[in-house]
Amino acid sequence: MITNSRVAYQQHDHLRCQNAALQQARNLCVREKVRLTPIREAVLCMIWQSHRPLGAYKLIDQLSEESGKRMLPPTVYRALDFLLGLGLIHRIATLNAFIGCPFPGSPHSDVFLVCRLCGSTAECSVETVNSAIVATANRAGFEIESQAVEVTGLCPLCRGAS
Amino acid sequence: MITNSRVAYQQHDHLRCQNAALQQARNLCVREKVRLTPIREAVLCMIWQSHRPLGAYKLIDQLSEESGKRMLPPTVYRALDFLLGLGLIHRIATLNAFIGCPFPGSPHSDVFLVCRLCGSTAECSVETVNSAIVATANRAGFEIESQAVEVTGLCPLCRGAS
DNA sequence: CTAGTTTATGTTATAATATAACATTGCATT
DNA sequence: AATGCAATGTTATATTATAACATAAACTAG
Repeated sequence: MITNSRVAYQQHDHLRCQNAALQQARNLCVREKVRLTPIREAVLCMIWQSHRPLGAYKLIDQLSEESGKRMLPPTVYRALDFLLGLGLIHRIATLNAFIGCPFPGSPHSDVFLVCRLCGSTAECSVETVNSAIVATANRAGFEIESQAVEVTGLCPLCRGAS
Repeated sequence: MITNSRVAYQQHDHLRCQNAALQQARNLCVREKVRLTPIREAVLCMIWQSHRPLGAYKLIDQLSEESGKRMLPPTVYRALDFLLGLGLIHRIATLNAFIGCPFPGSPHSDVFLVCRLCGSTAECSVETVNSAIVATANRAGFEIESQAVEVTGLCPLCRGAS
């Protein structure tokens, strides 16, 4: 299993998460020969401001505030589509929100553990879950193209607090 | 494994699905001492018109047409909330749409196999998937409250056709 | 059976999320 | 500089969902 659950649910030096993500993104864009433009980089950075999924309109508001000029939905959604396409971020369907991928570039399909209280979300690439899903699909004759596994509940911290 | 994938992805007498669902709903409502009002029943029936998840606004339009009077969003969303609460329908987050539950009343958390082409969606209650997710959550110290496992791809029929 | 209570529905308005369509700009190579 | 393509700007609107308050229907106790 690959996961960032230790980091996501503990106190940590988040600047390192942000910087690592940004550096990985730059490398990936070079490798893929695509452009990490200022807008795209700003969107990625803002999404990485925490381990909580961020809604598109919160993103728009924060970017507008930070840059001093009004960002409009299409601009931001285009950047999001770009980042999604490269696997640098994921969309959390149950929240209509976006979160940075801690291990981009490697093909993986994931379990997201979304805390209902604090919002912090860990990503886990788990072989047992994936193989069980693949087996299920196979038995139904179903060909998998993509999947969303989103678990909502309480993270270790919020669980302790309540 | 419990699943309706054989039925959902084959030709079948769908009236039987619809009638069975309706009868189960009536029984459940009696047992739970809640009211399956005309609106709620109409919404459930319409959702069961096929094995394809139905969006709230399609539902509104169809109900309006069928009943001859304009149904408004709150009316329909309230019926949907009621049915969701009883587990008679599920919400497919990746589609913002609703589908009937083929085995309501029994506690289960499911894998949905959503065909990208025809929309037909099967529900599978799979012990291996669930236990793998539970184990993953446990390792992260995460307490599960609910989960959404939505797999998108090609159903057996659409796979054959393409 | 009726007054009071709860549950359900009606109604108006608006919030929140996302995309279509077309214009303009900027960069990359000739 | 001329061209072509990728990215962004701009306007408008589609789609999904909920808040807030008014009315009506159904149940419950006396």
